Amino acid sequence: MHVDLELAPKQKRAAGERCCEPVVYPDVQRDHALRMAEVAKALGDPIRLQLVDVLRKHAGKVCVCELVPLFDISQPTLSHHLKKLRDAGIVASERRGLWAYYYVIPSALEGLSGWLS
Amino acid sequence: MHVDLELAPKQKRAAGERCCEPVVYPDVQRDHALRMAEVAKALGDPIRLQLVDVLRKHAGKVCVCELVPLFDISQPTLSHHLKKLRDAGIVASERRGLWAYYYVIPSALEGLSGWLS
DNA sequence: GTATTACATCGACAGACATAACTGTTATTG
DNA sequence: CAATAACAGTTATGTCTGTCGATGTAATAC
Repeated sequence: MHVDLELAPKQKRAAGERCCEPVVYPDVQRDHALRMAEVAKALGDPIRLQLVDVLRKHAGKVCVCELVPLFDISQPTLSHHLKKLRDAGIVASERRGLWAYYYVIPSALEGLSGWLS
Repeated sequence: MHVDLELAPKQKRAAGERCCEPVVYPDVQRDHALRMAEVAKALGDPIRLQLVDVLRKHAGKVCVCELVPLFDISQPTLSHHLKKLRDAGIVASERRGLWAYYYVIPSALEGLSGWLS
């Protein structure tokens, strides 16, 4: 897993010469990185991050109508952010009559969380 | 810190009526969320996430010339990604002659990491 | 000095993104 | 049934992003 890179090439290289030994990057990491970047990208907006924060704190299902007044954005915009979070597999929703209830999928954050710590 | 939201309004509301009690969102969380979203956004690209991964695994300073062959992108594009990571405060760099050495600022990831776990 | 290497910046472009207004769908109320 | 509320989807728009090629800057090698 550890990629062995030299700390410093000491001299300028000639025209076609390589800087250093070819480094093999583990492919297993690449798929993992794609997934983690997808999650991080979805969290890379203050409103979406706060949405996830609220949903996580409740550990239950929260009605969209209760999320709207928390933020200074229109309802369609909130719906857009929720869709982003759904597409990233971070949250899921459930319909009950007129209302939609959202909740966090706990395992969705495990990968990124583990890598960060 | 815990925001008390009702689980379900049982009936349709009248025209101007509120869905539920006004919910106060803690402002301290808002600043925190802004910063964490900034970090998450910077990690929200597979190449940048892998860059941080490589730099973290080395726990030392890595020459840019050794990063370039790891990815299938041009040198200016890599430079662009490194700048994004610098702007987000995740990495820093140091010049030594012709070469630039990058390293992760460990504390930069602590906030997001702590929130996620 | 001149040539060349390492890296950053600039300019340009296609694609993605955040937002809002409008519209559509579904379900509840009367 | 008709009216209306909750929410999602569509469309439009301006901004941001990722990418590359060309250029700029600084330091090394000759």
